[in-house]
Amino acid sequence: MGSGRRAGTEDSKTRSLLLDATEKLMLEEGYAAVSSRRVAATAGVNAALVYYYFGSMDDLFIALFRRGAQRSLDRQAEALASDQPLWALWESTHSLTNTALTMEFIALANHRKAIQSEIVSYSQKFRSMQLDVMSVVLKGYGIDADSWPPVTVMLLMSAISRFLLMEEAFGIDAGHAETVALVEHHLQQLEGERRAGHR
Amino acid sequence: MGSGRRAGTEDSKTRSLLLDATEKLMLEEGYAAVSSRRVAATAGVNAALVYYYFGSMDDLFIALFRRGAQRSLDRQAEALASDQPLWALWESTHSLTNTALTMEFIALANHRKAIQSEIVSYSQKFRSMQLDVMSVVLKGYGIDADSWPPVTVMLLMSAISRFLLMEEAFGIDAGHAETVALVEHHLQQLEGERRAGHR
DNA sequence: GTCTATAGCTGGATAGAC
DNA sequence: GTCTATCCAGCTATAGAC
Repeated sequence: MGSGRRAGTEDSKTRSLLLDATEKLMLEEGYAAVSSRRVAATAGVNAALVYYYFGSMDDLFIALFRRGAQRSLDRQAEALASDQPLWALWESTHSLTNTALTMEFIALANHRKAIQSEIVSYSQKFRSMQLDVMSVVLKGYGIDADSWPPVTVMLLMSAISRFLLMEEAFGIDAGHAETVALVEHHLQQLEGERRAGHR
Repeated sequence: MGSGRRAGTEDSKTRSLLLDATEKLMLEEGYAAVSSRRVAATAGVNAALVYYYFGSMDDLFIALFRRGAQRSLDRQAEALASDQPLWALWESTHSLTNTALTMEFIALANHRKAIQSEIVSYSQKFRSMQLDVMSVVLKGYGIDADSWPPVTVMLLMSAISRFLLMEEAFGIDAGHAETVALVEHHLQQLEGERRAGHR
């Protein structure tokens, strides 16, 4: 039931190769291009191994999602611990590669229930982590929680970031510079000039 | 070459049935569920007719996209002509059905070039129409174009709207009420209390 | 763990009868 | 315009040899 691993060790080399191949195919050609045969060919192994390691294609997708989700949670924890948490959050949300993959998963989830519930439970973890820090941080900056609720600031940053990235994936960038400037102007007022090295 | 129509009249009944069936399948089961056989079965006609009317599955998708795009452009023109254009725009962007279909097309476009370019050219029309009106309207409300560029206001409204709808499609709505309240507070300050009947 | 072989299905697309 | 029949490709998944 959506457990992900059927056989093989969690740190098997072949298993990682299959996940890498799946990620590559999703990014380059969309999730519809992901079939056991193509994943195996990309990874340079036999197609039957997909079923040996993951049991089904759905479980392969779920395993890949979990791997990425864990990495994102780690990256976010690091960002939130920075001394300029808003700047760090803005930069980490604005990471291109990650969003492209997320979008594929969202599309996949529209017709695969198991994946949908996986995404929802991850999102909740992600958000609650963000919200805890955001509340403390905004209070520290003297922001009135009634006019700017922490959850709203969080949603705004995410919405703007994802929207711009989606458009850029299509080669559309009209007005993006102005919008980014507006966001960054506010960040600057709250946290001062951005200092380098937030990863 | 992406022309859409191969045979039959533009207002053929069967043609419309096929488009309706495709839309229904996309909304209910995602684009991956759209095959010539399933579309035909849903429409209650023979599968070969899909190729008679549209030539290929890609062209079927494109024809459906164009039909929806034209409707959206018409609806937007109407909204922008209202006496409360920002309110009307906010409401029309926030239409659920339309966004769900748009998302499917965006996902499809990730690996179908013909559809991608179709979306891009439509978006440009959509945006330029919005921008023309937005510039005039904001100026009329005495908004300084340097601190709030019309293109940015436009992007913000679209981004927030689409993001909230995407989340709602997953059953996530934490913080949505607060965020909507913030947007609507600003709309109210600019255009006064929302009056009914913007469609 | 990795492979071959194969069952069983669904798909896009076309030819040609009516 | 609408249908039947059909070709061929690609897919998931399993059985079983090595």
